[in-house]
Amino acid sequence: MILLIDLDSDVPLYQQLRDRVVEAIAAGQLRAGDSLPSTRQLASDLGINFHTVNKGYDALRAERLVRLNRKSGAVVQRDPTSGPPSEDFPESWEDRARTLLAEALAHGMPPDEVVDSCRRILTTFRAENRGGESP
Amino acid sequence: MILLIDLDSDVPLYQQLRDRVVEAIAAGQLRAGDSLPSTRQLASDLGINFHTVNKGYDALRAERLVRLNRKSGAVVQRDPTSGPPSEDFPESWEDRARTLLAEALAHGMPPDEVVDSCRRILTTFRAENRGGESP
Amino acid sequence: MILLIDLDSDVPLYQQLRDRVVEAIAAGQLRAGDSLPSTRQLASDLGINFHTVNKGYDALRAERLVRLNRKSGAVVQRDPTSGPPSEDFPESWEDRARTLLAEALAHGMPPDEVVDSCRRILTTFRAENRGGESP
Amino acid sequence: MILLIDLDSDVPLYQQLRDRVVEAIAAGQLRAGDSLPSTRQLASDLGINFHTVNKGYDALRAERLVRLNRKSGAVVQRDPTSGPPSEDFPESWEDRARTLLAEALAHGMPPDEVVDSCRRILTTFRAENRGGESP
DNA sequence: GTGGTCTAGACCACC
DNA sequence: GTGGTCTAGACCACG
Repeated sequence: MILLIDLDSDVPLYQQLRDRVVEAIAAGQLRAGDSLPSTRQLASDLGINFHTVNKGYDALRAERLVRLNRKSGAVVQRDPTSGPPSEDFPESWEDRARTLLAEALAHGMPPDEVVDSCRRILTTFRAENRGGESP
Repeated sequence: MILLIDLDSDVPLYQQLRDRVVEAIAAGQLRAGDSLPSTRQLASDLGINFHTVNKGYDALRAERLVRLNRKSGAVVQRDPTSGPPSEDFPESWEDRARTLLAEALAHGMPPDEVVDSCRRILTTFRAENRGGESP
Repeated sequence: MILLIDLDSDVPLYQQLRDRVVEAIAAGQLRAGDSLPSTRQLASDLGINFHTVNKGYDALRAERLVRLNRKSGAVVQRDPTSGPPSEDFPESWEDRARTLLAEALAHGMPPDEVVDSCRRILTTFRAENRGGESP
Repeated sequence: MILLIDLDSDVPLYQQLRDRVVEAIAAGQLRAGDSLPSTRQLASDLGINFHTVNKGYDALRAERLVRLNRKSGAVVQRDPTSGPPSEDFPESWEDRARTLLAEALAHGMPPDEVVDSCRRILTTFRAENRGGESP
């Protein structure tokens, strides 16, 4: 698992961290039961403050995607094979999707192309699948 | 046009304002040529500061979705019928879409359902279409 | 002489008016001695307030490009054939040119292309030349 | 990097600030990767409000010339060596150039001299180049 | 420490 | 009347 973050991005570092983990889970590179690097380890690797890593992990915990233990560190709790979206799937997801899709429409992208674009992006996750390396 | 914003949300007010306008454009509730409320009027209606409305309108101008005019206030500039996405369509759109779609997959939503969900949301915009109230 | 102004532009109307007259003089469509339309006439034609036309004419007068008489209205005072730039040529011209050229360089346009672009634009004025119709 | 602004000019302060940065980038005094002063620092130095500096920086961000970062402040993003003008180079540039060049012609400056003047101004940027002071 | 957001009130430019 | 600019001060988010 290699997590790439952009120190110069305007997206907060902890948010980028969270996003990359979510994408890795979606792509099957991280599976339920896999451990994430320790906060200090990852912070050192990325050259960022470990509090920042902590905050990213905490965001994932709040989403129920990972579980945090003092002993075993951060462990992935859900992946695409864990069954249906579950009751605590972020209720805001549709709202955010709605805004994002609206943006494409408003800028003139035809609905069909928007769907195609989504489908294509989803395919990239399937393609990356099984690049997995359990720690 | 009624724009609803949530004063308690963690999404910045000006951003919510921008999002609501984008959605209204996508839904055909706002068409190219339509006027938006004046900054001070809208600020008063929403109970927020006019600078905040200003910033939201300014974001829309930066996206080329509206045009600001000392005379006629804010006027919608683009809508779904205004042609292709234009060359400077936010390059980050696919990145943001990728992260959002990954989130659905990670929570266990099957890819087909994700596509269906997007399609359904897009339909709501088409359905709302022609609410036809030009100012 | 047809002056086109864009009511929806973010450029002030009086400024557009001034700009169009300057360009018409540069193109030879307006020559020294030619009369500009009366403020009320032009305001009526363009569908704008005559105070706005007045302000545009006044800007041209401040630049010594036109002369204003109560009797004869606005009369063009200078054109490309009126001799050297004259002592009261806007001293700010080079400053504004400097900023505009810097903008092109900063965005990555090669200096040679900038010069070419300027030369090409200047050619368009020569080409339009002699479309003139003295009132 | 010293940025000079004129408190008495009719050009908005934030615009002057933006212009000076653009010129510094064009002259090679600011290169991609260089940091600009923090908003509050610069505001204090110039004796103006930090919101005004903020707005100037924001304009530069909208042009993709700088990147704003909570961590490292404002960082120059593009410079003359960053490649071609990019697809979203201000479309209005030629329009503004046209008006500015027309002004010179109207005042009697011969076309050849106008080109020479532009070339000379462009040279000054090249000459200033390599003043080499990275923060 | 940095930038971001929001509020508040003043004055100006344009029309 | 409209939006634009500038100032001022508060608080928050990020690192």
